[in-house]
Amino acid sequence: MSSKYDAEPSRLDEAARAGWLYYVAGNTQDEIAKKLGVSRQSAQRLVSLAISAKLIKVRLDHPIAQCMELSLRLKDKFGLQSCEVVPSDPTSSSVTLGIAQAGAAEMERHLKSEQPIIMSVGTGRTLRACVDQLQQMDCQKHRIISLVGNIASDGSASAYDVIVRLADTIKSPHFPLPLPVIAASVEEREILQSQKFIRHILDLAKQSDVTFVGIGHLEDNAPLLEDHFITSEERSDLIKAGAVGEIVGWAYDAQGNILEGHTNDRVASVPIFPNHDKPMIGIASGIGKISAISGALQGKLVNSLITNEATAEQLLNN
Amino acid sequence: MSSKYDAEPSRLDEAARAGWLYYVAGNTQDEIAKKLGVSRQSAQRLVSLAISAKLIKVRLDHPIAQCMELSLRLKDKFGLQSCEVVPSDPTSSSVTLGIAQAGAAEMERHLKSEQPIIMSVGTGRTLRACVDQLQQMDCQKHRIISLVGNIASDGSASAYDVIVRLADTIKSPHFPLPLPVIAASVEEREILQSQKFIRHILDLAKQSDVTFVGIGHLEDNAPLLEDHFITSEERSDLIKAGAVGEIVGWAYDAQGNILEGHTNDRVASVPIFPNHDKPMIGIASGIGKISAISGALQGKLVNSLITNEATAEQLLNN
DNA sequence: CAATCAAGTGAGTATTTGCCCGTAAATGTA
DNA sequence: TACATTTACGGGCAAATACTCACTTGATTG
Repeated sequence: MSSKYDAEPSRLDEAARAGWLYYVAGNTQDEIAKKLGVSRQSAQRLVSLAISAKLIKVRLDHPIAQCMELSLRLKDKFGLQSCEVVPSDPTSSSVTLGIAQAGAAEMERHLKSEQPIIMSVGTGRTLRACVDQLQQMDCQKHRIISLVGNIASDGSASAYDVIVRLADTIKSPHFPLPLPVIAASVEEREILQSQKFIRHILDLAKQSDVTFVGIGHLEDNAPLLEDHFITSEERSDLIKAGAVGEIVGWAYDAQGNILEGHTNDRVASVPIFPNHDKPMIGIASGIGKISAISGALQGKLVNSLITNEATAEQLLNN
Repeated sequence: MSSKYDAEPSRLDEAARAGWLYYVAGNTQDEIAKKLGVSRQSAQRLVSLAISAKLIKVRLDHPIAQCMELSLRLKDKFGLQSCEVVPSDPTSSSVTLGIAQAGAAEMERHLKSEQPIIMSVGTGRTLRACVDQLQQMDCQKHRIISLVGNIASDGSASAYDVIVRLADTIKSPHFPLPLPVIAASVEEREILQSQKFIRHILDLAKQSDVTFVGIGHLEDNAPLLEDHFITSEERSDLIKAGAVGEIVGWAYDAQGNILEGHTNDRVASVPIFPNHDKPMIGIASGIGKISAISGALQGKLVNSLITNEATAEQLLNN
């Protein structure tokens, strides 16, 4: 009987008890103090000791937990401002909002700003899917800039007319870039870009408060190739020069360095530079894009990423 | 239907996210609000939703000296294989507080086994609370058997559908016992139990590698009575015959001898026998259950016990 | 189509918690 | 013993958190 009382409880024992009363039983520190016969401050110290001694284990039992974990690790590994990982597998009961929904949500977050903002966007299937998920809004005070030309090689407007659709949905003044993605020659690019209203657009783009871009790969079925912005030979040349991906047409290598020469001499898109302080958000997923995404992250061509679980895991394994 | 899979989980997803940021990443609610783009109040609501939806599971990982002491003495006094005593909160009205987490931890310990196992479970509030604390796992190789019928007297499925919920959480093949807890007559029990697939389940149960049962008392508010498995008269008869408790419906006396006759002639649950070599774990606490628990321990109907401090002390004073 | 109702939101407020810091007790040192 | 150093305690206060209440919104229903 007495043995029950003479076992002098160690400090950790008390901490465990305090932690238990706090986290499991839901007591306040005042109540714990009373029960353990110490001051509230001591109770607080015991509780925080229980945490720092890892006596208390918290688990989140939800598919999202895995995504949050991946997101944190990606942020850490690549020094990202922010990173969103969405579940890849829609079989769980979780609402697996895909990349598109996540991207749309992020866009809306910025568009809800009271202050007028300038938002720039690239193009591509992924961004188009995001824009399709946007809800109708009234954003007349904001301005939307396209980073990339909307004229295809045959003169028609681009297949993924991201900016027009976007402006349509949110009712914003918008500035498409009436240029080809890649000019026919260095000189043509010079001439086109020297037009006054184009310069104005390029200038606006530089002031962007937030930028959304897709990330393109350069495999056999590269978006640039499929949309006939570059030829098969040009792609081969880029690959030989070490290119692994492209953002709004600018090809870069595995370290994220934008290549000199090749098609990059003729890209008419707004220039992109590493190390922005404003959010520069890449939206991309898929095993085929791993090296492209990895390059963009390493070169800090984007400082934020929206991707999915499977892709995130691959990126961390690289 | 679709709304259930789209809208509702999205709120839970957000709650999970908020809970993760709060408990795992240590953010303040202000920071969470900023990251999720909601007001601080909403963030607070999400965090508390994560708790009330049982997304957040907290456990204490430390043998508190006093509980260890009690546990040792109980093991010694009743010859138990194992015994876990969790701290009590003297002011809390919840009976399952802490017990549930400890029970869940014990279940997980067995479920993590590499070898395929057969686990049998009883029913009741306590076991249900344990199962609610289990984390999601993938235990397709194990099999889960119910020791007790899940058909209430009115034909509906049991209120504490322990086995279904359990199988749902750990994704195991499971075998509910589609029988009443207590048959209308001896003959009915014979007929029901002679069905081939029932025999198969009973046979599986005998091979259990580990068994978890609650312990019911037979006071005025006996679980068997409240759930209308027995009548008030039947209870009185049992009491007169010396019954102090029941496990999966089998009533026993203060020495843990299973009674002959009375409702026991009609109990359709899997038979339980003393002196198992496999773990037979009783989970129970509460002053009202002292004699029931004490009887079960003395008759060695269970060889392991999970209870709380207050109950443990009472058991030792008996 | 209006009435009703459940669910969610933001503002305001009370409570709880984290932490700084001065003091006191305990421990170590000459 | 005297003194230095460490450790723990508790008061006080700002920050963080929980709760209440009135209001909005959107769905349902008669």
